Amino acid sequence: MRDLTAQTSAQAYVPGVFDDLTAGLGLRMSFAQNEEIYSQEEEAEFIYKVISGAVRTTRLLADGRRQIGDFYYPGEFFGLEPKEEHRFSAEALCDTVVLVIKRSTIQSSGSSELQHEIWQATAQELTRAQDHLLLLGRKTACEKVASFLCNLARRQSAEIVALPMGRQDMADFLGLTIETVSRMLTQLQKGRSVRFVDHRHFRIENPDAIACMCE
Amino acid sequence: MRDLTAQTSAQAYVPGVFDDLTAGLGLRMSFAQNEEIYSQEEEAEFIYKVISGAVRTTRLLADGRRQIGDFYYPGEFFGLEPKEEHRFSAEALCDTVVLVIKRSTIQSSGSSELQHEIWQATAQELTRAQDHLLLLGRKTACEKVASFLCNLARRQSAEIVALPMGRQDMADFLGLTIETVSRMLTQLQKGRSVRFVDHRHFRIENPDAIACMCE
DNA sequence: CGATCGATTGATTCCAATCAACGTGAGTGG
DNA sequence: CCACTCACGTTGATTGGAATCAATCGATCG
Repeated sequence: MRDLTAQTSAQAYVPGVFDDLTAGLGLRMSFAQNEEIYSQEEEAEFIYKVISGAVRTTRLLADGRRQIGDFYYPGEFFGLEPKEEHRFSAEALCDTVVLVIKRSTIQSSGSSELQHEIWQATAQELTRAQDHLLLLGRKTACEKVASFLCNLARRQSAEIVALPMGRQDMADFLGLTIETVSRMLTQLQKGRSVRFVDHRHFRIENPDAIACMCE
Repeated sequence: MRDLTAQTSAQAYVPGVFDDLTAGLGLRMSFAQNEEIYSQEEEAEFIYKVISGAVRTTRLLADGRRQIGDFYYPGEFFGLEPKEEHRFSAEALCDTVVLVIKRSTIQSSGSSELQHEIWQATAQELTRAQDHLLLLGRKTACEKVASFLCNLARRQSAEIVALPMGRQDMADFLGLTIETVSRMLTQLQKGRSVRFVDHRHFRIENPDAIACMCE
């Protein structure tokens, strides 16, 4: 990870961006697309919050197989793990600004509200991981892709949903190959469940059909 | 879940069983093999700790496909989820005694140590879920089974390792079928990596071979 | 002794991976 | 402006690993 001491200017509190308890704490850091925020097996000294952009956490096997743990969007915490070391690395999906908070700061801040917020975020993370387990272990390729689109749509609650990641990232999140992801996307389109306006934007045409594939 | 008020006698503190902060808190409850401790979608009002026996958390899809989230052994917490409702149900793997603690008790106990212990347990749980994601998403059937045996062995650190669950439970944890689990077990035995003394007990013959399959 | 349940083994099928070709759009430079 | 490259995505043909279907084995129990 980059040297934190190198940046000192970005601590300013931006009013209105967040209503929360992290205001004024930690450092803001910018990362270019695909830049590493922290690495697998690095000591988990900080916790992180997305300010703008998006983040993926990834884990590699020795032979290059890759699993994406989750994607994080503005306002969400990541890097929440018990002391020790990180099991996943984190990378910027696109140009991204992140708030970096030292763990010891949280302890010493004495804010039990903040501690509670972080516990909530950890438990929330666990819930998402559990949904992900079911998806990876027991869903078919088509159900995986449908569930993924459905989740994105739910989080964004917009008519046209943006896909912030490429096909390889989707594949590595879903435990599939890019080819299979691509095939399932065209299959869902032929079934009139979704429609892509371009490679990175879609709308859900038939919410019932999608919902039924997500269970 | 069963009525908590039905049991009042089992609160006694057993010295020496745990060195921890939960002593004297909550109720002890017994569950028979396969009995449900809480159900999917039940409100998450309590947290739980295994005293003796073992527990599995499971989630079902509408058509009966099942995913096991994790197995829990004595001393471990489970049912740690952000308020809302449980995403998985919990069942006793065998005859089991569980300590049940009301969430509100923890808040009001004011013990920040206990709160910290629970946060630790939640984060620990998350770490395990993340390992599980990699296993489900990117490992082969053989690697899955090997990793599973390896983890069990690591947790028990005994020469002869006990499998507290049947093949169906292993399969539903690993995202496989019982037949495939069985085939991989014989394959590992033929490769002299492990040896089964009976269906529920094995020893690791070649730790290097196993470790290399677990990454 | 049959009955039953869990585990193993065998034969076959099928879904997703792999290997390969092609399409498309953005950026580059002549 | 066009030709070229390059990254990314889609589509097609074939393979392969795990699922499915089916039979058998072994242990426990009435």
